[in-house]
Amino acid sequence: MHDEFDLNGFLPYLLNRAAETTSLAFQHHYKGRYGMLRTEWRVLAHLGRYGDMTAKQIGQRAGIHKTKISRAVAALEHKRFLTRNVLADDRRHEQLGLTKAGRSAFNDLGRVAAEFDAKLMDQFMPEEAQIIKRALTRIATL
Amino acid sequence: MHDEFDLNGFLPYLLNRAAETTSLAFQHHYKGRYGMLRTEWRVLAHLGRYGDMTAKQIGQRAGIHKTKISRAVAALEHKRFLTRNVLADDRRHEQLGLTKAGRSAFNDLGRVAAEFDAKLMDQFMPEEAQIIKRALTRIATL
DNA sequence: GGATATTAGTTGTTTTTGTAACTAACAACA
DNA sequence: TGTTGTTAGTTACAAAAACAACTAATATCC
Repeated sequence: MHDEFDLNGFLPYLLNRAAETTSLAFQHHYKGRYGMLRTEWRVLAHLGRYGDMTAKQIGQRAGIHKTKISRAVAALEHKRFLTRNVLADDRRHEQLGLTKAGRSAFNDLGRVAAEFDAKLMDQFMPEEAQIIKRALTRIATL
Repeated sequence: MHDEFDLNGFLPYLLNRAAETTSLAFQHHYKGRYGMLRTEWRVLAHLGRYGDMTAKQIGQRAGIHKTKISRAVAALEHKRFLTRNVLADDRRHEQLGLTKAGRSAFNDLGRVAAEFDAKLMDQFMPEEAQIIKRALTRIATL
């Protein structure tokens, strides 16, 4: 009947809806418990998992604009979750690292996030789960 | 080595990145050619594909908050892409419908969107493609 | 060495979103 | 019929994001 375009089958739309649903469901953990914004949580998670690095590096890895990173870093610093360390060989770079409190927040939220993820993925078969995450990673890095 | 939480495997993060990548790639069509915002494009696509309906109905279908819909409808009306029609039996409801120009924009963008989607999905096997879209639909309606 | 260009990161301004309070129309029911 | 409650949609204000202009440090090249 209809050969018209159907928004409900449009990948960007489906991705946005799924992203929004899951993000909203998860945000209360970092927002409610630590007063963090999404970018702050991401910066924390990067430093926690991948080790100390500069703002630039986080931005490249996560695909976040430098102004967002800059503000997230300032907020995390203010919360005493990270410290900055200007590098001697090039004083434009600053190495960012988690404090004790930052690491503790990362461990806490990381545990909750892992559970949250497991619960979400539980509704799919293992092979499906693999296909889904691989596909998303592929699409994200187009 | 690491049993720590890995952001790069976290579904909400992957979904957000994939959503952002595809949305950015597609937005120049409705933004560049018609000066629309994402919500406007979605409202247009709903009315074009599913027929005339009220703002409330669009919001429920698309999971968009009523204030966003209200603003998108005002913008589309200002662009002469839709008209409002207050219903006689309950004057709180207004039926929204596309104008000639609105339908033409929908046809145009719908064609481009279908091509865009096909190209994106082309990198996956048909069975994979089905799994992916089904999964996204499921996740979005949790 | 000094002018010019790049780079990392910040700050200011404008858009867009989110949230809450509001208006207008209708419903329910004493 | 009139008081109270609910619903569709709008508006006002606050939070966040996008974009552009900026500062400070370093690199390049004459």
